[in-house]
Amino acid sequence: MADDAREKMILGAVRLLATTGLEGVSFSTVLELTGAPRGSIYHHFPEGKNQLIGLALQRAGQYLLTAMETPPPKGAIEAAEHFFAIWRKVLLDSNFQAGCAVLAVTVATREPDLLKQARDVFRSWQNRLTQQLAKGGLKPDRARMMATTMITAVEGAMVLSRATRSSEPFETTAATLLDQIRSLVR
Amino acid sequence: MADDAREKMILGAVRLLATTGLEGVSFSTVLELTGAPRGSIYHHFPEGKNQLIGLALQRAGQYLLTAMETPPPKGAIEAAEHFFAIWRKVLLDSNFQAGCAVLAVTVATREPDLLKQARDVFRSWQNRLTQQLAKGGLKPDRARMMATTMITAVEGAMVLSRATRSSEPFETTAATLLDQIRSLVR
DNA sequence: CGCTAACTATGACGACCATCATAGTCAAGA
DNA sequence: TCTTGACTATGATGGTCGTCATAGTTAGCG
Repeated sequence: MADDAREKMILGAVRLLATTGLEGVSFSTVLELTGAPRGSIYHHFPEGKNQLIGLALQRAGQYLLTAMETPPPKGAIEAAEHFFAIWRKVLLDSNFQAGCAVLAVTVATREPDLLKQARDVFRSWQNRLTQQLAKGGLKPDRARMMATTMITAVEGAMVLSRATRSSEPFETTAATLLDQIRSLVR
Repeated sequence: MADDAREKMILGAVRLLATTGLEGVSFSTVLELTGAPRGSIYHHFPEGKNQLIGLALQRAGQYLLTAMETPPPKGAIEAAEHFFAIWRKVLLDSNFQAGCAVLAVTVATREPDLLKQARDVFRSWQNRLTQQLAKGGLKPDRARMMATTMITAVEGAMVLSRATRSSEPFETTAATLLDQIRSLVR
């Protein structure tokens, strides 16, 4: 149970980022959500809040990478559908309250450290999805284009679906992109 | 010069939302940015900060609607290119520091009032773009699909381009969607 | 001119924030 | 058993936030 509290706080920060944005993440709210002990904040995170946020970014990034590979998709269409399904689940499980933690940090901070970490997460997603699409049958340059567009579109779709409390923006976006991928595959 | 201070504060709030997110918008920062008089905050905005943010949302929404119609685009491709050009200018003029004020509020607040206003702004953009694309030659249901996807994708693309300080996500997204619109037009 | 309403200056309030210092607890190993 | 290091409790600090009350100023109109 050594790093138990620490771990809970990081996961709590991810959840809070996704639902309430950076503004909603304070040590108080994280502790309230997780029940972690107040006394050990600066034992686990000696560099303070930015360290916690940074770790939350990494955790969110790693989560998606892992989810994208379980199971590893075979074709390009399968990869795209799986990618959409992961984000659809975030939306539905939270009743349209949760979005992307990395996006939340990107639009709300000017700390170069955090921006750099957010950028790296986006890049890692972009690279992994490109690789999946290419392995799934798309030409390398097309794979990269589609990967980039899929990520930008899904990020925006999450925001609009939250704002409208409706699946429609998300599902429309997903369907439109799947159409385009099908036309590239055949 | 009656509502001069009020007007400056609303525009300042839009700028701050787009660059620093909701967290970065306080009366202090707005006053610092605009030079508006501190004493008249609650004269102009008796309902407090949320009123200011709400007005900033409306202003940002109206700004895009107006920009989309100047000049009124003829074809669907022209409409799309113009839409992308407006957002490209935001990105470049701010040196990749600015994004969308409405998105910033959506991901950072849980105030139902503000969420509702954000939703209405997104809807107004969606409706206007649908109308332009339909008038420009797309079938009505295709026009609505493409309008939705263009908005979600551009919103996400703005975020990724900010995070990576690069035009690449934005331009790739725009090019991909233009490709698809071309294939629908011919 | 004098009055009235619109506007502004100043400063205080309670709440919350991140941060940190000090002291306490507790379990594992020598 | 004693000790050491990891973990936690408590409370204080200085800062910023949104809000508001009070008083002062200004401008337009009778």
